[in-house]
Amino acid sequence: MLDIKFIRENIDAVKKAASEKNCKVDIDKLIKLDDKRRMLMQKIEELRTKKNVASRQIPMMSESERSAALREMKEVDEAQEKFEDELKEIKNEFTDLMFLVPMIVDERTPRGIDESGNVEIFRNFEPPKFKFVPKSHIQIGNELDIIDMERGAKVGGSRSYILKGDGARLEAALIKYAEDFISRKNYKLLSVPVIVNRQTLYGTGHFPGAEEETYYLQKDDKYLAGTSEVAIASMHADEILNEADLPLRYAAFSVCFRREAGSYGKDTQGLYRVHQFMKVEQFIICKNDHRESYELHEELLSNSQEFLQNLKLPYRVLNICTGDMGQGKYYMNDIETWMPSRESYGETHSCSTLHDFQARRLNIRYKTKEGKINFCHTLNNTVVATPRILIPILEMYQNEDGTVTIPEVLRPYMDNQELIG
RNA sequence: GGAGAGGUGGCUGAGCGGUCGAAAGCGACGGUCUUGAAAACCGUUGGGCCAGCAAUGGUCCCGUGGGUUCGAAUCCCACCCUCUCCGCCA
Repeated sequence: MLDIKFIRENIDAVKKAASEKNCKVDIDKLIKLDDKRRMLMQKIEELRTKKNVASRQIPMMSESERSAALREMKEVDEAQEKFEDELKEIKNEFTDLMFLVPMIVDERTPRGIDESGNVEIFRNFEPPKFKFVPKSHIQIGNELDIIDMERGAKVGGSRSYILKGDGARLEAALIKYAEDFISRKNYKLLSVPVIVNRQTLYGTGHFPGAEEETYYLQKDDKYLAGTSEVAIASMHADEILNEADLPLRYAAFSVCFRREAGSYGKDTQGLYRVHQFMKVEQFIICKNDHRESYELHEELLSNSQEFLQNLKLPYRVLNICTGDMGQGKYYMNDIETWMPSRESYGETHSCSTLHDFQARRLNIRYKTKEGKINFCHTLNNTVVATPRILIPILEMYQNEDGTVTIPEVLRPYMDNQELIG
C-alpha cells in the first residue's frame, strides 16, 4: 500500500512502476475516486456538524422550537444517508484499487519483463568439476534410502516426499543449525502460527493476488501461510513502536504451504518444488529511513551468504528485475545455489526490502524521539529452506562411492557423524 | 462441542442515554527541590481522516459490523476475541 498523497504527488512514477511490474491498476481512476471520496467526506462532515450542534441545543429548546428542529434533522438525516451510501461504494472501489498499487522500485533495480531480466551481481566461487559422473539428489536419496518420493506421493499426492533416516536427521540438523546461526546474530527466534487470517495475508501483500497459491481451510475461514513472514509481519500490526526499540530483528521457523497452482509440470522431479517445506526466515522492522533499509538489506543478504559459505556451497546473488519482483517489493535479491543435477543455479533464498508497503497495510508505526509517528519499513530474507537446500548439499557433497559427506558445520547436530552411507 | 463471564486510553479500572475522547490510580515524559539520585510537589501525556502555509477548525474511533434515537462507550442484533468450568484430545 502506498500513501494516497504520495500517489497523487508522484503519479508518473507510480504509473511507471505499475507498468514495469506488470501490475494492472488504473491510477487515473484511483485519483478520480479519491476526489469523489474527499468531496463526499466533506459533505457528510458538514451535515454531521449541523446535527451535532442541533443535538446539543435540543434539550434546552421550547416545545415548538424542538419540533421544528426535529423536522429539520430528519431532512439532514436523509441527505446524510444518501451521501453515506454513495461514499461506502466509492470507498470499497477505492480500497480495492489501493491494494493493487505497486511499490515503486529502487534505482538499482534492473528493468525487465521476467526472470530473464535478472542480473547476476556476485558469485562466491565457481562450481567445482566432478571427477566422476555425479548423481541427482533423487538417485542419491533412493540409493541411500534417505528420500522416498513414491511413498510420499502415496500419502500426500504429487509434490510430496518422505525423508528417512539420515535424510530426516540432516534436515533437522540444518534447521537447528540455522536457528542457532541466526540467534547468535541477535535475531529473536520465534515459533509462529501458520494457520492465519485472511487479513494478515492482505497485510503482507500476498493478497490480493496469491489466493490460488494458498491453501484455504474452509470450515474455519483460515489459510495456511506460505511463509512465516506472514506471522512475523502481522504480529506488530496496529502497534506504535518506540524508535529506540528499532530495528526489531526476528527469525522464525515454520512449516510453509504452497499449492503451486500455476506450476503444473514444472520442476516435478525431486525436492525442488514441493507443497510443504520448512523454513527459517529473517525479518526486520526498522525506521522509515531509506539508508537504514539499505543497510539492513545488506545485513540480511550477508547473513544468508555467510550461512551458505559455512556450508561451502557455490552460489550467486541476483539483482531481481522489475518484472520478476512482487508488487510490494522495493528492492530484491535472490540467492541461487548451484545444483549439479539441474546444471544450473536454483533459488534458495530471497531477500526483499519493502519500505513501508507492508507497514502501511498492517498499520505498523513507530514514534520518533520528537513524538512524530511514522510507518515502519520491513525487510525479509530466508536463512534456510528445506528440503530444497538438500539438493545442493546431497549433490555437492556426494562421493564417488555413493556416500555423502556431511557438511562440517552440521555434524555437531548429527552426533558428530561424518558420512551418510 | 456444552455452560458461564468479559472486551473502555501504555497498563489497572470507573462510567451504563446528552455536560464523555472518556474519572481515578499506575506508568512514561518535562520541571521544582537536590552535589547527584530517590522521595515529595507541579505540569504534560491516544490515534485516524478532512480543510488550511500555519495557528486552528471540523469529523470519526470505548472489540468489529449493523440498528434504535434529535443524541450511544452506555439500549438492541450479529459476528470476532479473551477468560473460567465440563467434555474430547496432541
